[in-house]
Amino acid sequence: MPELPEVETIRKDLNSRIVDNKIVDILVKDQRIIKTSFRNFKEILKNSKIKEIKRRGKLLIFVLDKKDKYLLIHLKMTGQLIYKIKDRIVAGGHSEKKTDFDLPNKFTKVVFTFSDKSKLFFNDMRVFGYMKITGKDELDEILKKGFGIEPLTKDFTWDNFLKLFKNRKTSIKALLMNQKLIAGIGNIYADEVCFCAGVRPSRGVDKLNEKEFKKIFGCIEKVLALAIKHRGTTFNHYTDGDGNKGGFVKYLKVFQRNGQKCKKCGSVIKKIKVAGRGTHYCPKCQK
DNA sequence: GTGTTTGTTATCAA
DNA sequence: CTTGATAACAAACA
Repeated sequence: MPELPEVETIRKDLNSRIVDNKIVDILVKDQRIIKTSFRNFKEILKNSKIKEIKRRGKLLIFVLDKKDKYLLIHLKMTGQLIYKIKDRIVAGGHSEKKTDFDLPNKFTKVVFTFSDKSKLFFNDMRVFGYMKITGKDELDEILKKGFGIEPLTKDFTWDNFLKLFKNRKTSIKALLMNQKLIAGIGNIYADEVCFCAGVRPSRGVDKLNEKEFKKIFGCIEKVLALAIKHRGTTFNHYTDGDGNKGGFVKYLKVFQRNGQKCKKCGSVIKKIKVAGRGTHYCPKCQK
């Protein structure tokens, strides 16, 4: 479940590896991933170079060297972007399962081959992710319509943050996950931010006090920055949890820790449903 | 076969 | 018009 910290980690890794690398071949194994017309997609990418990789929320924006052309990639729930030089994976993966080192695998949907024979694999088990080519106007329209304040930038100010709550009555969790208001927070970090702030995810935003707003504001930056520092959460939805997971998993306070003891107070972490999603919290630490 | 998993959108309701 | 709640999507697994 790549959210802002995972997508940012992938962005930085890929940005340092594939910028100025020329795409010489595009293999599309599953056309459902491509939201641009098929012929157009390959034609534009062929012999293109990637000038820069940007990110807005959970969306990756590959700036192409062709005029007015952008490749947008969204990983949704199970998408992966893995860059491989010869037989060695270098960047972009967020799974440590052995099978993922064997590429392409049965979930590989798109493969880019670069002029130096290195490859970029787009894998997606559930086919929710997409690739799409747009021009500048369409890109601006997409960003304007669907993306709210970008955390960890200068736009994330106290004033802008407070405006989000004006005349709203939804739960804090639903608000945090609303991409049109704040971009990049999903289920994992919504729960973690709420724990950090000592606020139950189900609390209505109209019932929060000044002190709680302040905490939530600070915790969004704190949690996301820490997660980026540890290169995101490699979430294992399989039962085998052996070996070194690395990353942010060991710093998770509540997410997927239902039934376990709170790291702060020792109470048992509970799991409920909020905003239609599995939601984890500590009944003692969060009010 | 059933329920569960989540990012996003569509749809309907208030 | 705005906001919100919920279903739907897709695929795999317990």
